[in-house]
Amino acid sequence: MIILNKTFYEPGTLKVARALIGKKLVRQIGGLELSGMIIETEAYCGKEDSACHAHRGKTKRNSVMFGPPGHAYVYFTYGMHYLLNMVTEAEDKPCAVLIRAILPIAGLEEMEARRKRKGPELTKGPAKLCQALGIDKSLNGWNLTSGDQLWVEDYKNIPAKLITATPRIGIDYAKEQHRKALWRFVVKAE
DNA sequence: AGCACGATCTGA
DNA sequence: CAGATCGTGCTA
Repeated sequence: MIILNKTFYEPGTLKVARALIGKKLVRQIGGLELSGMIIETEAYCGKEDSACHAHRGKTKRNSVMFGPPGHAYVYFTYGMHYLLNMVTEAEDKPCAVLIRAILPIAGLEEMEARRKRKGPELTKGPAKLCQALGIDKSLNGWNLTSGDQLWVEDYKNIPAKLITATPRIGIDYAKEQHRKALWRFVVKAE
């Protein structure tokens, strides 16, 4: 069993965000299998976290975060971008991990075609990777443990030494304690 | 019903 | 550094 199951997504969001680094994100689309190693994540930790979408309670848009762990929370922002999150922790605990970047493993050409662009920056950035993998609103609420369309597999064990924790990106509106929190995880340059 | 703005990216 | 571009949620 290499596909990560529900149990993987149940622990604390910070722990899961860290654990997702080095895992393999797989997307089936148009008969192809696109994949990449996750190299950057951010944790959004429930109602208490003023940077989290669920901070002001449950709404139609963020309802997936209130559901069971192991599902995809995909939402639309800036009038043009989709962002991919993995729901974590127990039901009714609205937490999720934002997937910010992957290192392409398979399907590079298809990703380039979808992005209409080339180069190593292809899938660095939460909106870019959604474009490259053809991820949109239709995958909001998707079960990540079914082994269909979209899932995450075990891949590499990244030593803790190689993982840096930094403040999260694009959340200037949040309270200082949450702005400063080191809840973004990145792999140091290979 | 109207409005301000966003977990972003690009090109100048 | 501004522009693209629109769904969402807050205010009235």
